[in-house]
Amino acid sequence: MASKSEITAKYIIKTVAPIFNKKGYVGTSLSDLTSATGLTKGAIYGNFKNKEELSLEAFNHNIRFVLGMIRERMDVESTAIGKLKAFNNFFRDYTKETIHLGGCPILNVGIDANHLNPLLLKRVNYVINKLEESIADVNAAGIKSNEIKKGIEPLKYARLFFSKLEGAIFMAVIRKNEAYLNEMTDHIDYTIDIELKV
Amino acid sequence: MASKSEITAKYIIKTVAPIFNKKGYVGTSLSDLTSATGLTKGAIYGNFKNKEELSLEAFNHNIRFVLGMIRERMDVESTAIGKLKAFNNFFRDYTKETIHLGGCPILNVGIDANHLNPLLLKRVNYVINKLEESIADVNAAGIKSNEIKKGIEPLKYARLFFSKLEGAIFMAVIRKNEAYLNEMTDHIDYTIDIELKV
DNA sequence: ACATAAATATACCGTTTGGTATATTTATTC
DNA sequence: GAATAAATATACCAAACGGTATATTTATGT
Repeated sequence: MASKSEITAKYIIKTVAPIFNKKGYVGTSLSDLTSATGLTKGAIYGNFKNKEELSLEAFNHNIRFVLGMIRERMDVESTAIGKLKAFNNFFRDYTKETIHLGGCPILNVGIDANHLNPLLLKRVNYVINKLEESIADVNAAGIKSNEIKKGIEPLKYARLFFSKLEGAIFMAVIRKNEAYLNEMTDHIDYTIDIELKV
Repeated sequence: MASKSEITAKYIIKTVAPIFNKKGYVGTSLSDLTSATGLTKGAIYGNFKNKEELSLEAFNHNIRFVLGMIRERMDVESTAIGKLKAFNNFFRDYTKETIHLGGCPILNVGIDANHLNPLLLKRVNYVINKLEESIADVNAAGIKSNEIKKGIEPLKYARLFFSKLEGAIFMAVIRKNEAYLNEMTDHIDYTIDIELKV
């Protein structure tokens, strides 16, 4: 049975997660948090050590959502090429999928934390690394199963995919134009067929 | 003859530009600005209307530097392909070139201003648009001069180049790893040779 | 229902925030 | 070098900041 505070803690995280993601750590004030949750500082500080801990939990919450979606799309595919394309095409509607969390948490928190919050920055790096490795693993498996060309460097292509997608996300968000994501996803699909596939 | 206040205004902009770029608009306090410049609030508010105006001037200052470097590299090239490759290869050492301004101002200010500062966001969009158009113009000129294939869409490829480069910048900065920029620049060079060049 | 514990609200703390009116200093002009 | 204008420093403002001690309310176990 979930205790009262467990429920409110989750409610607080869920509610403040998009605020931290949109406004950043310093840009989010305690009054933002209390007015959004309808709770008082007493309730917040009863459930979290401080603002920093809460912001970390908020980031984790957003990341869990995104990674969950990605995993969902990839797990239904059995082939390496299928998994890569599922990963890539997930980002086609990324702005729509993440609008309720206020954009891509990796991009937002990465830039926000880079010169201000080493703890959050470290966590962002951990998540990127994990994601990259999982794509590299798919590449490596594809090479082993003779789906992907022998000469392909698994990690290098994972880095390229990820960079391209994050760049397209950034442009789509700032320019408010989904063409960036559509064109990039098309391009990566093409790359998979032409450069990777045996 | 430059007046005293013109000199100090420029000094203030030059000094605070990397601070705004690193810490963001809300993350930068007036005490950051006074302690960095060694001046008082009186001097700052005597030369600028408010914090927002100063942050805009700071962004403009950083952008002028970056655009100046890009133009410098492109102008010495006479062919369209040469200009594209010069643009692309400028970003190979981008982290080193921009470390003194605290990273890419387009990326940093774009994310920072997106949900907090519409004025700055508009300015970022203006700069991106201008840059994209100048690359699209090079592509169009290359098609006309029969350097670049007829089927290429100038603006679409400008968008792709820019997205890819911004993504690689983001990753290189956050992961503190220049491999992202090197690999992406290599990849774009390859794309220019294979997909664009006649 | 009652006692106890857990959770939340209230009221306050010192500090810092962006901004301003005024005093003082520094340039400039005659 | 004196008068004037320009530029900067000082001292202050109300509001907001993150955080906390304590009072009050709400759940929980018996």
